[in-house]
Amino acid sequence: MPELPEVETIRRQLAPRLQGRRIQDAHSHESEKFTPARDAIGTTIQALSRKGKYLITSLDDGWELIIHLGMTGSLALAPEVTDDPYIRAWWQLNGDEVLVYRDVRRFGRIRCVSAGQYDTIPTLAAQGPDALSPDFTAEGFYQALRKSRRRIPTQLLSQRPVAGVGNIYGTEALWIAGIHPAKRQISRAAAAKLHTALVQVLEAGLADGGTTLRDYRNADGEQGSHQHALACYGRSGQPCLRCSVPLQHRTYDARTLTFCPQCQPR
DNA sequence: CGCAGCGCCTGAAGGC
DNA sequence: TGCCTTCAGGCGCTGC
Repeated sequence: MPELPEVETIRRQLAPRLQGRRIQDAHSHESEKFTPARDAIGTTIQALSRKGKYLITSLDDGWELIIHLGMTGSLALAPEVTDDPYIRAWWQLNGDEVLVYRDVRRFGRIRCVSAGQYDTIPTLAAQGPDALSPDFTAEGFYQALRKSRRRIPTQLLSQRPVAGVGNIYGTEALWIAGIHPAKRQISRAAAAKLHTALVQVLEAGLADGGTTLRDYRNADGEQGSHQHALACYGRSGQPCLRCSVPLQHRTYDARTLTFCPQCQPR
């Protein structure tokens, strides 16, 4: 499930290979989630950037092709399109290469918008600073968390206090910072700890090329390796790596949260 | 406007 | 072996 490190890994691989390429043709699955892929036909790619988990392809006509990978999405450059039934969109580029978007569960989506006009993409429009940008500060994070009464993990997944965090890296950061997932309000000091932990786990994930639990592959089809470094996510029942007490898991707001009952007191 | 709840999707895994 | 149920979860939408 691509979060910031996975999306950034793909962006870094594709950016230099897409820059200056002309989109000669495009096709998509017959779902309005993906049909906007065709709106980019005839344009030339200027740059590939990222905001949170959204990939933003700047086109030469003042528009942007926005790509979200959802849970199972992937992007890759290939010599030609195959008969893989899970390909949801593809763009024929000059130079005989195809940018292929594959998404088994169709949780991803593609949009074409006038540059910066994100009012039709509410999560993108309302999301906070990217977690790996200088705009993500401890004090700003604390103030953003104070504005809501929802549980901290739910706030993280909303992308509003900070952009790019999903359940895996959020779970890891809460464990590092020693914050119980049921908490709704945390102190300035705890917010600062969580801020540091988030940056730490996201940078570690990025350095490992992302986390591959099942579906995730980078633009070259390779798996990440950060799944071997996870201390909390997916380890319910196993001993905490700090205190040896068995980790527990509970469902909060329809999300499974794993935590250490000793290190993350309520 | 904030937020709770639901729907979207499919493959894997577990129960019987 | 095979059928059925449950689970994974990011995000958009609806309605309170």
